Amino acid sequence: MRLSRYHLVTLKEVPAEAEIVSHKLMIRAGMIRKLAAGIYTWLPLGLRVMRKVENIVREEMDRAGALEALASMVLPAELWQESGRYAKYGPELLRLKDRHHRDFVLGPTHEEVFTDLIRRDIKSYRQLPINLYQIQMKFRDEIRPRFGVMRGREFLMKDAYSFHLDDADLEREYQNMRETYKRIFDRLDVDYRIVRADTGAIGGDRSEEFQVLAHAGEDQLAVSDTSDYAANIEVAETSPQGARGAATAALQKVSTPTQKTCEDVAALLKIPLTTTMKLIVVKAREDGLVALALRGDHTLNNVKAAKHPNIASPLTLANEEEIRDAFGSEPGFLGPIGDKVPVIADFAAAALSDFVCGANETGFHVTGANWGRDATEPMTADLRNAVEGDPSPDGQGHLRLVRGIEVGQIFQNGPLYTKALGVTVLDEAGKEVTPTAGCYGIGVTRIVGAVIEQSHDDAGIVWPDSIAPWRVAICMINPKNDAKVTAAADELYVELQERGIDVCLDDRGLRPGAMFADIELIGIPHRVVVSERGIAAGTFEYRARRDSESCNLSRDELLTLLSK
RNA sequence: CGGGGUGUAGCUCAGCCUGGUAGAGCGCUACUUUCGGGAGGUAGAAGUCGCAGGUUCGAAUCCUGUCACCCCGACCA
Repeated sequence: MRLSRYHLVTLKEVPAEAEIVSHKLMIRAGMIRKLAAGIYTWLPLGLRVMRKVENIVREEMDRAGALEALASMVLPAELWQESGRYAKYGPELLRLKDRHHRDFVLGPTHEEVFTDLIRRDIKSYRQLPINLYQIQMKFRDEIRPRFGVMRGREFLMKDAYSFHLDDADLEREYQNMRETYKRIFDRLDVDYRIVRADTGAIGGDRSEEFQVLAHAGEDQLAVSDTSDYAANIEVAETSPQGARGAATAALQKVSTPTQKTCEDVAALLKIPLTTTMKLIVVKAREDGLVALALRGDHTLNNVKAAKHPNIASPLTLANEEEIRDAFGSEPGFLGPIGDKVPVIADFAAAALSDFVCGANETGFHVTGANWGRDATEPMTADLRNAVEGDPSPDGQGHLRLVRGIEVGQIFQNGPLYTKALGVTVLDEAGKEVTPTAGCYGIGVTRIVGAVIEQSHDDAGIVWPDSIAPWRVAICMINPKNDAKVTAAADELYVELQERGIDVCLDDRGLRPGAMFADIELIGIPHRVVVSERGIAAGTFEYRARRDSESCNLSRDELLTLLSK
């Protein structure tokens, strides 16, 4: 590509709309422009990168034996009603009506569509297994879009759906996809971890996420410092630690007129936060309320709580009125003493003795509280988020918390959707059976942001060769002064193209400073400078994007280096 | 959904408190001198000051409403 004829629109100034590095750089480099909150136009430069990611994903999916298809983005509501997700998916599902007032949705994911396809077309076990995938725009009406393409409302996703006669074959394909994803992320040259994950809105039995490690990541990951244990904090288990101490203190009421949080109470009483307890009141699975007891320094894990058989799913907090009716106190002064509602204690909260908690009376807490004596022995469960230093659930080492950007997730859904949509095939014995299924997603647009988040410097983006808009840039110095410069640059440009090297020629006639700044900002991995000086010496000046110094190479040396 | 903030030229912003019909830098156009790390000069184009009401002789500026965008929160402790 000759850049004089390309739409390269770089910005010197940092856009006001952007917060994180990748978002700022994508706008400054002229890759994307915002059209509305969470909705972007991809400019030619950005699309070039996105297509390269897409093609790596496509090549590896094809190699793994999956078959590419393409579904509509607008989906009839009936399918979603049939699976039950029309009601369950919530406001993230953008609903619309056509001119006949029929209900439609914009597809946020396509389990229903592909399960329906299988229901219609697959009749025999001989047609299984099958793995269909598509690379297509998804729309999720996110509660708060942010970080540019990292949490946009519209985004490009590769989603695959596999169908099998039995669980063993599903497991085989799940492993096949896991290996395929590893190849994809290895080719993308990113630092990632595979972590255990919750199945969330997709549902099913087993799931893992592929997380690119980055400070700007929205997900917290718990990883062992000695083993390969890694899990999204949503599912990282915590276990009982040590035996509870004996009750030594008497129950005593203390005045805490304005201290509603454990932090405030601990500060007022000058005690460690770890000796305090808080109650979070939520709706029970059946009628009524249930109180969740946590140590003051711990936080509730919504995902774990919502899975508890006694707790409503999705997790629903009690409102202030319900709390006043049940406890006779304002929120902020609640405790398990007096057994106002059934209590489920997190393991760590259940292990406390002589603890401090609310007195169930507005303006008061109690000290010296003890389970068994002042409150009924609670049911216990793992309810909290793991914290730095917790023992690793696999028994090896301790947990560290790191941040990640979720770029892929693989699921074993089992018969969840095939059963809901009534899919059956005839097996070898001529008997009707329900196939089991898996699904596998990759966020193509998010990968673009995640790579930049992990690979940039003060001058701009540093692309890996695999997805750079061009691998090589040829820069001409003062071509107007010497026709030989243009001739030599053109000659090299043609030679590289003939060798199949993805190259751009910066023939815009900019002054060197401005030209170099642009080429660095858009992150081209290899730069070759053609100048009068070099022509006189018979060399080309080469510099890798990651290097701080350039070197002079002969034509042969340069071609050898770039042909690797 | 709750809280906070911002809407003025393509971009980044000043002007608003204290009302008197619009500014800077960057970018863009032309000419010119420059020409190896975002050049200098000269001339120029470009804004219904988010939108709608209101107050006023007069509104970017004050008041009301509304829309959009950004940030924080949405875990009662």
